[in-house]
Amino acid sequence: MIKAQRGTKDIFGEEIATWQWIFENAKTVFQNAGFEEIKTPIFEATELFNRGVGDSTDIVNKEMYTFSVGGIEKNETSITLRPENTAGVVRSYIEHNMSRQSPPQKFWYFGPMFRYERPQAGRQRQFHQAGVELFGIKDATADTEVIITAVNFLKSLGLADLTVELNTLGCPKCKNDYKNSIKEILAPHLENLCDDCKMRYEKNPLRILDCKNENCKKIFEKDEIKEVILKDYICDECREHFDELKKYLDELNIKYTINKMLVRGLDYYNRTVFEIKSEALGSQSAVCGGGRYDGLVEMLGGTSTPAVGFAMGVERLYTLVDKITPSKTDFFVVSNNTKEAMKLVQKLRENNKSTEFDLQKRKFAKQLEKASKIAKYAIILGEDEIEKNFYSLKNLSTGEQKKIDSFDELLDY
RNA sequence: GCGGGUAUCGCCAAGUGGUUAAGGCCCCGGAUUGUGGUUCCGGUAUACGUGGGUUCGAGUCCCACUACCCGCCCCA
Repeated sequence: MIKAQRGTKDIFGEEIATWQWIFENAKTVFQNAGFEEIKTPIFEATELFNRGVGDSTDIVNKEMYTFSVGGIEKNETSITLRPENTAGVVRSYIEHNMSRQSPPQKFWYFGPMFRYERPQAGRQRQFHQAGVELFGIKDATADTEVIITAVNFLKSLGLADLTVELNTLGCPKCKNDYKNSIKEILAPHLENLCDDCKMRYEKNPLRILDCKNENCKKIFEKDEIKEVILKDYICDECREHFDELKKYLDELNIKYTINKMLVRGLDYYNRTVFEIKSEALGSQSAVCGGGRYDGLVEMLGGTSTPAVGFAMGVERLYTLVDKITPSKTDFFVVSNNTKEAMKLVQKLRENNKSTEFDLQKRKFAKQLEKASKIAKYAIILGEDEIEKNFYSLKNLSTGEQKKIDSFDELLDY
């Protein structure tokens, strides 16, 4: 038997109503905030992610679905299934010269992403993200717009109590100063750090702060090191930007906590980074991650353009959300006269009523039994009704039945 | 890549070496040939993850593999 691939799953049946509901909420909330939907391809040139996501990241180093088609002799470019969607949207933004439109340019997306990882709770190899990207605005108004959109979306899903964790990484210069100080203070302790941290020390010292190894944590607790870690290397301009963002969020009554240790794993972030977490998720606790990436458009060959965005993990949202029970169909036509039943069903559907009937030509009682399971109303179309030209409408939750004289009257239910 | 756990019909689930592998839900039919959701009766099904081994006999014991779940790393 051929089974779904490891880390992938079929979404159907009971789950589908909730999935559709999440999608509808995303669409409504994002569009109300002026974001336009963008659908970019599910595969892109590998090069895009190597440069866009960053080749020091785990995503690029060990998690990408990369392959080539058409054979090497044809000189096809190497292709990769998108592990995230910011790079793709930025590519599209550049390719279509969108920077020539008046800023801001605002996009939202909802779709599958692919990462080759060991599956566990809240993690799959094919998973879905809903996100937004906002281009062209340097001001903290843009960061605010993006964060408030994330919060509004969560609220629309009934997840109002999650708090936003905020941090600022500063501009490339602040980031570098910070990195160098961390490297400097940790240099004497390098021997005692875990292997992961040794690697991070070389590749991305900021990420050392994420380490959960007890031994490393102890080292970071030392006063002189803690001081360096917690010290601000943020320049005046970056600090102003961050202060402004916090001021706006305060004004809007958005709860947030500052988390100095929040650095995020993708290389392209600068200044604002944020995450929204839920304890209820277990160890994969982040439902939403995002931030500012002012350098990315230029790095991928466009004109220098400030940008900020976020991505939400839809599977993780799904586990948090109250599940939707699928709504019942409006009508079920019960009849032993298949031809007349079909005609009525067709007319109702043309008038935008969800309607079903028994395709198995079963006896009356069975049809009604089926109707009571899936429909709000049964329309009984028997010999009497057909002959005398009326409908018997039965409310299947109350059992009440009444005579309806015209088709138009049915449409009121 | 590294640890831990689990695997019996579509779903839940008994079973701890001895006939034809319980039961519940779902589904189908009947009681009730034009009035459902309750009840009663009956029925369908390629179920012991895969491959080996021990044994007179294996769902049950042993080995290997696979898949899934959980944790680490990392991320949404």
